[in-house]
Amino acid sequence: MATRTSVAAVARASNSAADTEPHDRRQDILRAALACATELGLEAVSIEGVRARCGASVGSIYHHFGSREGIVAALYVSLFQRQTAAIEAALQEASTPREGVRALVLSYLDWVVAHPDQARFMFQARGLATQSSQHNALAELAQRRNQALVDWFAPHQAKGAVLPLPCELLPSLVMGPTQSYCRAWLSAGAGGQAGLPSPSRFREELANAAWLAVAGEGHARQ
Amino acid sequence: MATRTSVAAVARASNSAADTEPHDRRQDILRAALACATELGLEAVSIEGVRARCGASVGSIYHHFGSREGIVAALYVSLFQRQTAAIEAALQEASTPREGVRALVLSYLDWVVAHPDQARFMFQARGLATQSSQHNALAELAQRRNQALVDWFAPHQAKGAVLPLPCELLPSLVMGPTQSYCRAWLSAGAGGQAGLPSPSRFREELANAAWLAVAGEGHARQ
DNA sequence: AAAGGAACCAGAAATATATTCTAGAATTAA
DNA sequence: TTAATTCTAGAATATATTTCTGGTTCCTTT
Repeated sequence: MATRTSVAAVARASNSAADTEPHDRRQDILRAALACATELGLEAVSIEGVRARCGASVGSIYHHFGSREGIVAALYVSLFQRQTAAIEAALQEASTPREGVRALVLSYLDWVVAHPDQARFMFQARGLATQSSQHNALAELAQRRNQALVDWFAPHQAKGAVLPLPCELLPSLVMGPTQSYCRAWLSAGAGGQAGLPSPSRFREELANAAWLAVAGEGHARQ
Repeated sequence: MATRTSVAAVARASNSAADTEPHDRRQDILRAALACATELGLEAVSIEGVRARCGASVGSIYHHFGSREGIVAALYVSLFQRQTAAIEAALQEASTPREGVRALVLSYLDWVVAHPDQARFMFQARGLATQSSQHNALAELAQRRNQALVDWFAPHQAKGAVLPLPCELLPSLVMGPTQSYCRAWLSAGAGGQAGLPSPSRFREELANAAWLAVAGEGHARQ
């Protein structure tokens, strides 16, 4: 039970480069689910919708994910982890608090722009995923991600280089505006056809605004 | 068609104070839908779930809302409008840009704290609502709300009292952190049992942070 | 007041979707 | 090989949504 990546699955995945048909059903299904959501909306991520797209049988889908909601939740968790990895890698590169803020904002923004379908799915599915059976797993992942952010800034905050804000607030202050704008961008027509300009256009403004909100001193503009 | 409030409905609603059983079905159904979502989650907002709670018949529900999704979308629109009204009323009271930012942040925050079930529903249902038939109506409402905010700040921005930021960014910079924290607060156990402290505890911090992000000058701390 | 029409409501019937179940194939380990 | 486990298939079942038909109420018009 649970989301165990079996030894067998890992073994099978490892030679996927050589084989003609690696056919990892689990991945196939998740890919199909994302495609359904991207092209037809979240409600199109149905058993039949996924089955039709990737050729898996009903039994196979239920074997891997247990329910329709389970597919959505598993995909959400998977994407959340990849996004987190990108952000945390960027944060580790930074040394000054200003660089840290900048790294968080820009790595998130760049991830969204590089993976708009995946980011859109996350915004759309968040409500469903957080109420699924994966609720606890997700809460824990989110908690860990926030804690890592808080821990990184703690020493700088102690030195007065960052405002002495309540630590519960830090993630929202740093990431809130960027997430908000990215969501709005993705809500409009997909790749930016009719709606807002790409977040990439506002990289500097968003990084700077996040810094101003938490900066203890040195209000550099730009 | 559409969301017409018929003459009859208005008439019936007007004497609701006197009558023993006003029974506005439409409102009953929306109330029941919110109760379902609050107590059992969004997926419990089903035809049967709503019917069982408010006694409306299947036919009646479909008459008013056309589909299950239609109930959710209608409730979302209704709540969005009330929230917008609260925010815009507060904004009109303000004169300086700093007061404007403060009014926006605090009126939103206070609305969420005063109506946690409604706010939680909005966060949960946003994905569904924005993909429903009401998609365009909602996009327009959101656009109007943002435009009102931008318009209010435009003169102050021209005077240099607010940073010359791209107007597309302004709503996210001002409201993003507060929305982010409120969402996190509501995601955890309902009224604040196990999770984060109430947003009310951070009124000043959030209002100040929003101001710092857009302030053209006068970096007042607290 | 009577008639006509539109809004509203009820619940059975039809449709669509999700889930369970049984059996069999593929894979692994012994 | 064989036994155990994982994985797959698809029919059967259970649930949910939507449609449809008929009837009631309310308003408007004459």
